[in-house]
Amino acid sequence: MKLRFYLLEGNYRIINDSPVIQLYGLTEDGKRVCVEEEGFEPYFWVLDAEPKDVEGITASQTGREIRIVRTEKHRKMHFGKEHSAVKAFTRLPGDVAVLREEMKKMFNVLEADILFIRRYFIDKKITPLTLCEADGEPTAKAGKTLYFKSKKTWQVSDDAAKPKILAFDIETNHQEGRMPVPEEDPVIMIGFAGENFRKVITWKRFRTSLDYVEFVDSEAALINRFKKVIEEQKPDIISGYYSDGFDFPYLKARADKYKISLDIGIDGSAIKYGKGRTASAQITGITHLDVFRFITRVISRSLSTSSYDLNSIASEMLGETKKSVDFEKLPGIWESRSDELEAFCEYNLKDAELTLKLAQKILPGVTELVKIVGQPMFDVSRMSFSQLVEWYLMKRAQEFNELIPNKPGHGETSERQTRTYMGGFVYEPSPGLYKDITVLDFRSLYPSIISTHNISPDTINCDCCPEARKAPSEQCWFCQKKKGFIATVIEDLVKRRRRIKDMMAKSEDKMLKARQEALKTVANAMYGYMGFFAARWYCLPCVKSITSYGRHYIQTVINEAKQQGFSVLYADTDSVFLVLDKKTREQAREFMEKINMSLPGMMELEYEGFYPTGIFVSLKEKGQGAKKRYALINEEGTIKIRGFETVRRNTAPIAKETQEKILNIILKERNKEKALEYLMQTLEKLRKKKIPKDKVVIQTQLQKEISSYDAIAPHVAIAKKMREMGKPVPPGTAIRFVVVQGKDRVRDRARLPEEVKEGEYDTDYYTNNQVIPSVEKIFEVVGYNIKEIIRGKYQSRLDGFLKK
DNA sequence: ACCTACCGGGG
DNA sequence: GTGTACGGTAGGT
Repeated sequence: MKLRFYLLEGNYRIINDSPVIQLYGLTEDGKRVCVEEEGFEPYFWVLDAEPKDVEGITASQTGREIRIVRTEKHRKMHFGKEHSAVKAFTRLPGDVAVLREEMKKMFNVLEADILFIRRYFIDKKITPLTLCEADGEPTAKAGKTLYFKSKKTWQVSDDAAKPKILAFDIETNHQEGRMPVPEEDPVIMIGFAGENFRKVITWKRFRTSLDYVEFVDSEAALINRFKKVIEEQKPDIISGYYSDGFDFPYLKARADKYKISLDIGIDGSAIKYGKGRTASAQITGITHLDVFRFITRVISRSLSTSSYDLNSIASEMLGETKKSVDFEKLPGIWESRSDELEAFCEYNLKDAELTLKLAQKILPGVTELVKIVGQPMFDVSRMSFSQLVEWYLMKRAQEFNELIPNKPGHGETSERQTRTYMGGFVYEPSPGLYKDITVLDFRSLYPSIISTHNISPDTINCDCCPEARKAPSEQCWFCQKKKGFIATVIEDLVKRRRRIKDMMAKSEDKMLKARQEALKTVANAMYGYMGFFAARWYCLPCVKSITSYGRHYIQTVINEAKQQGFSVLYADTDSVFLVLDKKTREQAREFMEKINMSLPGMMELEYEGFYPTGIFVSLKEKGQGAKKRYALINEEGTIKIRGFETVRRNTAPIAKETQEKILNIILKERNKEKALEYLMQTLEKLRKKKIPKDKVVIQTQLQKEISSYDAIAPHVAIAKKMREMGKPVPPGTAIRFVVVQGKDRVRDRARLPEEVKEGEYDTDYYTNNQVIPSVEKIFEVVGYNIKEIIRGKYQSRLDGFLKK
């Protein structure tokens, strides 16, 4: 019989000494299914070898003999050249790595580091989230999941599943003045939000009229209830905000304390945790989508906020904010079981709801990326740009009969990192205020160069076209007879995107928008990928050629514009800013069209926009190139600012507050004089020691034992002092200090807050190292050089003093 | 100039 | 699990 299902996640297990692929999915009527398929064999490639060379090779691992079970002889392409290659099969997926290590000294071993389940998706041309069909029989197995033994599985259409999302968020208690630590502070409540479901569970009772609050008797009961809710709700996607880094690891630590297993997998398995910075929490058969992970990796660049906390992200992406509560009071409220806990339940639910809305918002984009890249959502939503590109290329390589190159070894990557090359062309603006600015830019500049000039690691310096024209100012050329692998796939991406954009003109389908965004994401990352030190398809001469063509095209536009009587204000890589003066906007458009007539292939100049006013700052930093620093106002009054970043946690509150206030005055009130005045007042208050002590306290976390520090930073010096005073300072302690006056190093001038009196702080340090750095770039954008203004003020005071 | 430690997100 | 990976900044040396 045949079974249709939407594929969500994949896995494999070993049964009777051979691997069985497991495909978790949903039937068309929404039932959970696990399709099991035998017969997919692990294999790898040996380049420039014959079957007889490799057939007898064995290795042993813990006493077991590992061997190549059979071979096939093939002709394969490797960087555009044909080779003979042996496809070597093994019994178990893990055998591949053992044989690879054994053979890599004698042979060029390829494709021996690709996870078995990912290999399956690539080879079978099965895309997660799409509708698939399996031919086989249901197997008698207990439980809520339908098990189905498949003889063959294939994809039947591009239709994507409509997965059910359940968002959750945990709240914990904490000790005064620090973040919660799982060794000591319990989880006190867990909130859920689904499409028609909301709930907050907590384990201390209080009076409330909230209908979604449910009480249990202990933290252990809370964790068990958490598991039960997931079992009842049967989500396809479980979503959290930073749940890879906080909620799941925290829950695990607390569950371990009570010896509770977080076995919420479809097959009854526990959550699997990754380690280190890229820690992730994986649930078998259910997609764990950490909204934060995807947003910071893939969409952060298109957002204007520079901090990615839930409140900032929700306010920019949803126009909503978190409920605000006072966390300082939580320990007391929790201890006393006060009715004020109700506010925390509301806070908890709101966070879960915002997470749900964000998950729903990013879902179309994630779905499209999954369909392009061809790997499961759990993986794709955690991939960096280079990984997205690489998995897409690995999927497409088989169509070209190309072998997937190996990842570079350590020596190779570190050597690659030392190589630099010239980037885009920057035409520096003269600082000032300008009127009537027209911005033209190349539509997908680098992708269209790659396609138009056939730039690809397999077409470079080919033997068949030695007389081909070389890239501008480069010594290499690209084949003119055969289209390259990367040039072809990028052309597909760009053409598909343009087709979708045409369709979008006629319809407002949300999926179309997401699809073209996803295509753009992958296409735009291709250039960076070829220059990325850890890339399989790394190609330095390719990226050098791409940027050299880029500089050539933008310079051509600049020269032409000047000849036509436009004044060129600024240009950077792919865009040109023209000041109209006596020219009209129509003339600018005509100029653009004329340029387009002369451009080859996919190259195209576009009309980006018109801005009535703009402010430009030229910022040459220590001989480096000019940085992108400007602010533009469009006809709707929207301000576009480029080139400054906000302060971090370990800066003093006074610096944070001043920056926030000044950003507000400039962006909302558009009054730079007022902003400057505000800064001056703040600096004056600093000078007169009028800033309260708690606004100059800097807080830094001690990350390890004091003894294991080599360099003694200010907070380490303070930690030592605290220890001498008999206070315990374990790793993780938040060290608070104030910098006082003196000529010594900063660390010698750091004091415990309770040691210093009000006003006993170093004005110069807080002025020059805290407040000014946090605002100077903002002022540069509107044309004020804060350091000089202050020096000028000081100078004039000095002048006045001398005159007397 | 180079090296080392820290932050981010989370309560 | 046929593994797998940050990127930028401040302060010290």
